[in-house]
Amino acid sequence: MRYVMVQIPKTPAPASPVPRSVPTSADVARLAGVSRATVSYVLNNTSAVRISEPTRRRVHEAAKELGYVPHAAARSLRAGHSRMVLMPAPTFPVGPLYSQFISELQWALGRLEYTVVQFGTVGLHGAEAARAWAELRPVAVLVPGSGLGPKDVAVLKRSGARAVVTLGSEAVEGAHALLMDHEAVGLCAGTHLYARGRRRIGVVVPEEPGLDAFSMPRLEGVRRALHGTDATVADLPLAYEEAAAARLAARWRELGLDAVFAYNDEYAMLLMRALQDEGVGIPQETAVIGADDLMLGRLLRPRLSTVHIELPSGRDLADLVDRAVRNPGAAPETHTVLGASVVHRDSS
Amino acid sequence: MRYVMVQIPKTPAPASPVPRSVPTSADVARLAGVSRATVSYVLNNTSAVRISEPTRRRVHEAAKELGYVPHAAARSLRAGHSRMVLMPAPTFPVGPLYSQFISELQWALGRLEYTVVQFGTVGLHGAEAARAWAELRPVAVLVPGSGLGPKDVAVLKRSGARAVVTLGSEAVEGAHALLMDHEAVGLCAGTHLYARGRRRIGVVVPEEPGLDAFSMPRLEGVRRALHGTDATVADLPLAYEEAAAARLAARWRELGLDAVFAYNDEYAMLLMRALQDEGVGIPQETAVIGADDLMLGRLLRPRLSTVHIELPSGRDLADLVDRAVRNPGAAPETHTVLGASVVHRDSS
DNA sequence: TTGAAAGCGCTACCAA
DNA sequence: TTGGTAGCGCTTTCAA
Repeated sequence: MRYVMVQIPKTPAPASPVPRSVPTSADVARLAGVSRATVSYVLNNTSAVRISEPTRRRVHEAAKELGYVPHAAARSLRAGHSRMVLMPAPTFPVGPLYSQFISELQWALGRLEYTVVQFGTVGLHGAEAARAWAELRPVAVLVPGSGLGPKDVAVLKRSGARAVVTLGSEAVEGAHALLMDHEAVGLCAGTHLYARGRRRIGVVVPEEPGLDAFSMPRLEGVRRALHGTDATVADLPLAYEEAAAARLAARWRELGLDAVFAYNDEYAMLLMRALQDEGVGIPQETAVIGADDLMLGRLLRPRLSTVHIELPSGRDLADLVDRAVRNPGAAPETHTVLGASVVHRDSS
Repeated sequence: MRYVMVQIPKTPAPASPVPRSVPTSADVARLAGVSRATVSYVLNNTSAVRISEPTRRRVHEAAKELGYVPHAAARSLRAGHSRMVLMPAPTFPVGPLYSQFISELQWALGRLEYTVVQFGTVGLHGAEAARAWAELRPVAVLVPGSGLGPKDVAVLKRSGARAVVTLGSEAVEGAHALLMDHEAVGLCAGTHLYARGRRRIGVVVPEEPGLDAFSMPRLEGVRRALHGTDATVADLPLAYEEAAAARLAARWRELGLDAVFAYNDEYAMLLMRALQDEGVGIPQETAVIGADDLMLGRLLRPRLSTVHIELPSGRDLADLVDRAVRNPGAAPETHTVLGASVVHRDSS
């Protein structure tokens, strides 16, 4: 059954009141009996100019009476710059880790008087997206994931962005980079499993689109951890669905794996449950480890081992942005900002 | 141990190239040897005007060579309106349900040529926030949750917003409303538990801030479901932490409850695990039901009963916005858009 | 202490 | 088919 919107009987149509046009500073000036300049001085508390108290009052009252709100576009057009920091809005469900990171970042940038805007970039890719962002003339652009080329960075900079920061696996020419070394996550997991005596290691790779930027490096990290050893690595594509997990579990024994690193705790739980239903002993028969250290994993039985990931603090990133904005001539900085460490529990 | 940003040795400073100023349409005109008007005609494909093919080419080439990108603020200032739909960025971790809803909405609005912008509203509340949004002169504003008063709606409208839509528990005067009737969720859960013979029912209420807008109505719904029956309702504040759940479970028997509705599946899992560790039989001794129908719940043992929630489709909401924008004089619509139905599994 | 006016980048009207 | 130009709302210099 599809659920559809059902209109509820409404109160008698208020026949929308006179759609007055939007008040401008000129309207305020007129009402207060002063010039637009004075209005601007008063409302912006311009310190270089002294306005008499009675005038101030009249202006404030007029503004309030009209419900005057300044026009940000006009202001930044005049000023020649804005304090908008633009990020693309995430296009896929994002975990609590990242959510909190964004919140913290917004807060920290807010304290520095920046305004964070997440721009809904839907079908746009690469150049198209960069152009759309550039039209807004943000003072800085923050781009998680890959998908931004040096060319795109150039477009953004040419259109006035004083800082472009990427958060991803690799640096992009011309942009500051926060290297989230997801390989390190895989490396941790692989090393841990090897140390626990496991030699045939599976790596779950989500089939959901948009996650490649994270899953591929994690897989690669496991490969690197085991390179040159007697252990083998098998990648296991898996959709985030019960049935898919059941199918994978059904052929588990023929895969002959003795351990699996599951991209993150959610996929780990999905697979672990399917394996348990199949009678596979965990950790005896197969060790399982996830990533992201979600609450979830602590609640499973056996408790899920995981790779704890430490994202950069929102404050640090905000400071980087601010520094870059203040000194746009400086060479791009590259930081490694992802701390990965194994939290060993009972599943491995 | 705190993880800190570590700077990596960078390639020799490229001594940032000449920071040319941002090219404008005048620059393009100059380079192409035409007027600014012609540039505008060409780049916007103005149909009311025919421009010769050679001229078009020259303009396009000039634009490309300069890396010209139009200035959105200037354009919308001139046009007197924009197609920006503004939403406040969520300030707390948001589940997959809501994430997907946002994505779908962005996509649907994108198809209608709107641009969705999530505005990082950090410490701002009510009037302040409304003012900050109004400065951007969005054509429509979408506000999840409560916290917007009729006064704020008026501010937004006076500053040109042709549609204000709230997604919350109750309608706000002057704004279109999508009533997400969270009481219905509690109602479902309460009715279900009662029908299963439970009479002393606990309701988990998250202690995390920001969730009240959802949790209170859900609690109220349970109350309503059981009003006039012989059943009792107890609210159980709970922080999303293992220890808090353990404490609650430790005094479970003295609470004497035979069922619990846990706000959502995550809190349900947290509590259920703690109860199981405490030796409380589920569902025999205590029935548990969650909400949101997350994948998670299907993986628990016993499988978690839940209240499935159907959010409005992004398309429907996008259509509502579009309708409202095209006809701002119309009376605000009020829709009920939250379908709630019990998914009965093994925990209740 | 206040006002007049220029100009940010763009589009659209009117003339050529 | 193209160009000149006014003006969107705002801030800021210069004069009064």
